[in-house]
Amino acid sequence: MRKETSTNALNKEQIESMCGMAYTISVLSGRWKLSILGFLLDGGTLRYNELKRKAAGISERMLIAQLKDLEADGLIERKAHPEVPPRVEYKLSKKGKSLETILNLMSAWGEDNKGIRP
Amino acid sequence: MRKETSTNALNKEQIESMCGMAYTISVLSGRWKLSILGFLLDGGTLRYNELKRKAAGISERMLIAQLKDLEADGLIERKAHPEVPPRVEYKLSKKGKSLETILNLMSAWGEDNKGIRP
DNA sequence: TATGGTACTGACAAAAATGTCAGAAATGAG
DNA sequence: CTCATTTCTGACATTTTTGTCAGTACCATA
Repeated sequence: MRKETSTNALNKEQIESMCGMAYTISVLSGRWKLSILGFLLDGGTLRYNELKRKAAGISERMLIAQLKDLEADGLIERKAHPEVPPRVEYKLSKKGKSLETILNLMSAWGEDNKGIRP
Repeated sequence: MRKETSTNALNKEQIESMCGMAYTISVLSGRWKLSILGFLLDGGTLRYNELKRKAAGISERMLIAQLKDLEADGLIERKAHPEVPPRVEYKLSKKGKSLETILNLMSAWGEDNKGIRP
């Protein structure tokens, strides 16, 4: 008798559990996305220029691209004010804010583990 | 009077909070790493071939590479038995297991949010 | 008319991640 | 001797991600 049924069930569970994971990853992957989310988490509403200053080192092209991605995925909200010179503000959406716990845990885990030699 | 001090303090806090994050990201980034961790989380100890079967779609070169990365980062442990044909077993280290909560939360967040239109 | 600030865009190039495929070492089975 | 099995390795190509850099549109201001 093989334990195939239970094993398969386990596999399926693993794979499906990873599917939610896959979405999370797809939404968060990108060199600057977590930083951007972090800035908005602490900073509230920020203009494009403020984000650019905070994310020192990022190229403008990438900053825009990642902001667009985050907006398309519903994690942040963009509001353009019809003024000259332009003013565009970004802030976390409700969905974006719901990542707070995870981001904090990831940050804490990193702090706890980054120094340790394996 | 500018509120520069408090703003700077905030920025510093944000950046440092992201540094732990940066480590976490560096350790988890890689298309298959989270899947591998998931398999080992549920499967306990697995041989190379079992992982290969579970992670259907991954190329052997990548599987090896990511296993090496995970081992180098101390998240998994590799044990090679001196037999022929070879038998190599992988399992989570303590450090690897300590990611369980985060992985579960990420998975759950994905499940909760993947269907929602932004 | 010229200048300056803000939020972008587009073409091109470099770098990083991943895939493909062929093969290697070791040894027991036939 | 030949073959099969298992766990990898290395050369090379392709895909994906990121960087560089020049330029645009708008209008208030000088």
